[in-house]
Amino acid sequence: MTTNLRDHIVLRLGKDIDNLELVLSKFIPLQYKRNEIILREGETCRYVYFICSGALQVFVHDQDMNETTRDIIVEDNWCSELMSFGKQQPSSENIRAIEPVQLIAIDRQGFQEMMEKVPQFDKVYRQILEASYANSVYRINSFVALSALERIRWLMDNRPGLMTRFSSKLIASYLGIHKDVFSRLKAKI
Amino acid sequence: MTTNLRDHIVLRLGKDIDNLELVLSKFIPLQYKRNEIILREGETCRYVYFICSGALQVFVHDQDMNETTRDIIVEDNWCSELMSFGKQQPSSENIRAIEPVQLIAIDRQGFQEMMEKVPQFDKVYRQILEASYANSVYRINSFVALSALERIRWLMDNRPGLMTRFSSKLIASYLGIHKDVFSRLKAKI
DNA sequence: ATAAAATGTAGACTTTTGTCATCGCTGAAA
DNA sequence: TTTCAGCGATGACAAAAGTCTACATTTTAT
Repeated sequence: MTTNLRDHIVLRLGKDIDNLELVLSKFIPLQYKRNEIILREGETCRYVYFICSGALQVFVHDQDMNETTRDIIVEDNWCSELMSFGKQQPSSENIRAIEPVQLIAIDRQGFQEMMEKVPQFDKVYRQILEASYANSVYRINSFVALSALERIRWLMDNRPGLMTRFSSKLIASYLGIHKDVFSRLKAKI
Repeated sequence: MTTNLRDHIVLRLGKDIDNLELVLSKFIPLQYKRNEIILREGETCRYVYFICSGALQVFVHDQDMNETTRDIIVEDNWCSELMSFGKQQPSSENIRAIEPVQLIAIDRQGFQEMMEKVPQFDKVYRQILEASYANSVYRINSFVALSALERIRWLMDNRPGLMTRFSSKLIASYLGIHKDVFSRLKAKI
């Protein structure tokens, strides 16, 4: 179960990591069925997850309970609500399994132990944070000024796998456009 | 000149920081006139800036050279292009003084020295990163699904100071709407 | 001080997007 | 198997946003 994570870490930090097995032992395996909610807004996020297989949706609700999807995250990537996890405060976001998913998770205690004992782990966290930030910046710069059609093109250029793998409804909520509009414009490409 | 930064750090980390004066000594003062470009896309970002007074705009150009403003940052806050600064790679963003601005800046060498010698400095960097990330996430979740009018209301609720302090053109480019539309809708509120 | 440039507002018009109703298809549950 | 709920596609229409022009005002440079 930890094979993916081991590969992931070795790829980023090299093979010579002293406490790699110790780190891995702090992760617990979890699995969820399609459509299960893993984190609900208002709850405190207890884990940082690494996705071994499957995919997660991170989303918020607006006042009419419509979903806006901030991110769709697939296998071999990290997922959490870092603000809630870091400060142990209520989450403003929800996380849902959009496919059957196998996760390995580290809780706050294990996380902090690792931060203190394993200097390399500190780097992993920083890389997660930096990558998450870079993603967000990229998305803001791309989306804020783009039309619906341009957003669809952006998705095809940047994350082509999503278009075929997930439902139109989900993709539309990720692009911030309505599913009818998405359906219409898709035909024009 | 370093007074603002000293206050800023003490506020966040408490008074008992051993090497505070050492850290502050690594910062160099800089100033720019209104409309001067501080970082141009394609260049490598050499500094992390702390704004003592004035304000900066972080923006990108689309294919027609229209500006989209990712962030407007005012005094007593940090500003940089962290991806470019961290990896010393070309920046995709521009930074401009939108008011006469007094900055203090730390370069990569000073930054790394501090990261190694002063454990507390490491925390400062993490806080910058976490705050930047939190901002971005908030902005994505807010903006992607909002109409022009709702974006204006969002700005009035979240950053009311900006509306009166800066030009409509700039605000519109921050909201991702056209200045004509902004002007029209503003009248309706 | 004066001229030139940039900005803010407004109206008219076009294009894009949102909304609603309908219909056929598919997959899940009884 | 049959029924039903959800999804995706489409057409008609309404609402919102973009575009262009004009003009008055403000700011900047000389």
